[in-house]
Amino acid sequence: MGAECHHAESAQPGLEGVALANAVAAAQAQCERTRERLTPPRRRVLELLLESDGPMKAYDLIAAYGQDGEPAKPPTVYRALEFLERLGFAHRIESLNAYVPCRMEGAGHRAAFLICECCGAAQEFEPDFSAQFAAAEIAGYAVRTVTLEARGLCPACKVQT
Amino acid sequence: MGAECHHAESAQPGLEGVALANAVAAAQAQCERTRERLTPPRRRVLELLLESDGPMKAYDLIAAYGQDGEPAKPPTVYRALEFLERLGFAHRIESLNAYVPCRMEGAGHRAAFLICECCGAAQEFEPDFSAQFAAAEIAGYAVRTVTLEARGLCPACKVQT
DNA sequence: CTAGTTATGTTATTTCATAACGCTGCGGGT
DNA sequence: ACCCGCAGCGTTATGAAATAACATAACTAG
Ligand SMILES: [Zn+2]
Ligand SMILES: [Zn+2]
Ligand SMILES: [Zn+2]
Ligand SMILES: [Zn+2]
Repeated sequence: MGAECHHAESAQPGLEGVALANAVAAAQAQCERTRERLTPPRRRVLELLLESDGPMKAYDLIAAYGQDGEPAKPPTVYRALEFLERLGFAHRIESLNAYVPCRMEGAGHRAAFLICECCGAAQEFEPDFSAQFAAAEIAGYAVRTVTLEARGLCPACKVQT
Repeated sequence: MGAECHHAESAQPGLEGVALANAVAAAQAQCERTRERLTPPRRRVLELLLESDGPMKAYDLIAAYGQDGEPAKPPTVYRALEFLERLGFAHRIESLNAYVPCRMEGAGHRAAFLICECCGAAQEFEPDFSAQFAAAEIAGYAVRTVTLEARGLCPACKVQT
């Protein structure tokens, strides 16, 4: 989305067609297992995130929500995002005020991101927080969640100017 | 600041009197060494951050800016914060949209925070990002900065309800 | 002094997020 | 079948956070 450069933002191509349908169906199945409801607005926002090539802002989702071009009302999208985050289907990237669909297998995981400051790509990776947990323990903190966002240049943007 | 509980937010008592003056003087000295200018608005915002018991929102700073109760204009404070962050005198906490003065000795360091979700305290600690750098290297990213914010309960809030 | 650069003052606007309230529809208990 | 409780949603309105744009002032180097 944030195309500050000319490089292809190809790191995370959006899903379409069968791949998209499969991803949504997997979310649907996971919801049924845990008695959660993937309602139409939630499903729609998840679709939009999965279709996107990169992080989407809340108001991008709001604008793209209606298939007929009608935008959603902000609470519709923010509520859906809250649900998707809670279930682990999406993540918020704090330093971008933006959202991405979860790209990792298995729910309930801890997320971390590599963010390209040139092309805007955001790649999720599996973090190792053992050093941080050790520091927290020394300080006496009981850690519940950890946000980690590394900013720099992706492989594509690193080579050229 | 965010007092969602009754526990004393004593982790980071604000500076006053001589301690405050010393901290500002140290920043002043460091600026002179690097030919940077600690101008009145910058100094004022730094003072406000140092005096505070916890993270301050930008609009808290705006409201508290004038000694006579006159608020600042938003750009005044945002510019000062940008400067203070650049010089390492302050940090932004992304997950709170708030700012803290740097509590670590020596400039140019990497910051990380333990944030209490009950009393709002934010404690800076020295992070070890070696595991994250390894992950970034595998992915081919050149990391420039890392944001790490661990959220949970501080020692004081952990014991009681 | 003069020109270039850095910082500030000011107005307005944009961007991001939530409060509040009533309606709907699904589920469990009787 | 009926009632009720609650999660979810639609809608209006507002609040909170950040920046754009442009004019003026203050340093600094030549
Ligand atoms: Zn994930
Ligand atoms: Zn890139
Ligand atoms: Zn610091
Ligand atoms: Zn606490």
